[in-house]
Amino acid sequence: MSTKDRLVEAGLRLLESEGPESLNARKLAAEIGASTMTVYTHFGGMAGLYEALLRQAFVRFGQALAAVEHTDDAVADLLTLGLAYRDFASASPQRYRLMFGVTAPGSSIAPPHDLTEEGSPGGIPEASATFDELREAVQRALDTGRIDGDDPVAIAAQFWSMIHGFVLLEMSGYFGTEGGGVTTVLAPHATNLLIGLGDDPAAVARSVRSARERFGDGAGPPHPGSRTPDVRRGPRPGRTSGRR
Amino acid sequence: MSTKDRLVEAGLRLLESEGPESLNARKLAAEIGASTMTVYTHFGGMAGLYEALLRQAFVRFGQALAAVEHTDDAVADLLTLGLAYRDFASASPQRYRLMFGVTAPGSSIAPPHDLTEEGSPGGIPEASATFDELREAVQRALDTGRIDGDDPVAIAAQFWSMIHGFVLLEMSGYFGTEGGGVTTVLAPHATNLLIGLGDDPAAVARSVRSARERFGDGAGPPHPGSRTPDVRRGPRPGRTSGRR
DNA sequence: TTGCTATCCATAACATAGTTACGGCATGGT
DNA sequence: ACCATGCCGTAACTATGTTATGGATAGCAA
Repeated sequence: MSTKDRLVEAGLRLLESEGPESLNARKLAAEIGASTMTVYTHFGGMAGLYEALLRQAFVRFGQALAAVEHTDDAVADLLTLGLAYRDFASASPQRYRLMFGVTAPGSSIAPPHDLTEEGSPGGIPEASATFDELREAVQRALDTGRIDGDDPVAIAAQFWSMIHGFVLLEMSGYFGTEGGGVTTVLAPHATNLLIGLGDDPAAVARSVRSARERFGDGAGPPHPGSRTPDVRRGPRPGRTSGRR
Repeated sequence: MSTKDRLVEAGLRLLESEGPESLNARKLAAEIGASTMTVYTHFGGMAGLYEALLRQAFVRFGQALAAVEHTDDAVADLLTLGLAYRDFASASPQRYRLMFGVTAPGSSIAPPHDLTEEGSPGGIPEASATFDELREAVQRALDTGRIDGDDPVAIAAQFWSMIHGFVLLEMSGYFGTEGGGVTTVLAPHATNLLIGLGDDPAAVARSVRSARERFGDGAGPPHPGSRTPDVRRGPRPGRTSGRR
């Protein structure tokens, strides 16, 4: 593996294991047994390295989302995509924060380096794949008549707001540390949103069950070091079906 | 005003005007005509100063949310709260990021200083007022029979995910720079969520109109320096009422 | 072979940031 | 009068990004 790739690899690893404050030139160089100059030889500086990390993070995120299979049930696909999204963020919170600027680009606080250009949207082309995946899933749900609407982009943005807000609040610990937020908050939220978009409550419930089964019940595949003991518990959430 | 207060004041001002990278001891001290030592005399270091900034930011955020009046229409109140929330974040994006990004408990990204102790939820008591306001608004909507459910906390968390995700994506530029995201994404999302929670589509539409009128149409009161030219435009969003 | 060039890398120094050591000065209590 | 305490400044220390400079190697040409 090239020195360049080894630096990116070490960067992603260090970011997750020791936090963003450890993403400095000296520690990074030591990690691959080189001097700090390698950062400048290959990336022109820390900003270039951050951009490479960002790019690689988005590539892997895109792969994780693209791995979700398409079935007859477009809504279940959409929900499964959400679970995959949440799973990625949950497994790599620092990486997720880096990607979406809660830690970096848009403005934010973290690397004193300013990838401030535009943030991720324009700067990192790989980022758009994330939203494309979501938009297409929404389009399929529209095409199969499960939900109503004429602007898939606007609807996808609603789902994105939901999942993005959820994962950030969840990783900030606002939903407890047991990982039950999926059952308590995310699943009911998605259910309510889908009902509001015109899907049938019973059909939504079926799709939710389908998605959670496909994804190992939303706790996601076991990540080494991720503690998500039991999701099926706690009080019944907001309201998941039926009308008044 | 005490030196301590002047430092916090200058910190909040510098944060918004020049970005978080300007929040350093030397620039801060120069701002109030003192030496860097004042930071250590009054706050014990930059971490202490950050915590003071965080606390003050949450106090003002809480005040902004508490200023939303209670009316007969609990759902309109809830929506107005959301507009006030978005307005605060939109007017002070750096402050909002500081509050919810850097603050993270478990993982935290933080300025190189680590308030990592516990983060905001436990660490900053003022932070809980934010969610309380939201939870109570949801409770009133439940009490007046507008929406169904037995767990106001879970429902409030759904609204919080929605608005938190929205403002972060919006300030990252994913919804365009014209501020039209409220009409295109946030309002339809809230509408769909409320319908999913059992409210009547027509009643939701009335409450949405009411809230936007109360809040100057969701663009918020004009902030000096905030550019939100025209919100009424663009394509019709996802679907805002009716059932199939 | 010899020499030239380009690339990669290391050593060392520089600038800036947070931080600490230390001393001065004022205020207030004894 | 004397000292204790608190606030503040100067200067130095450390860590980090960055730059200057030179060496080593590979590839190519004469």
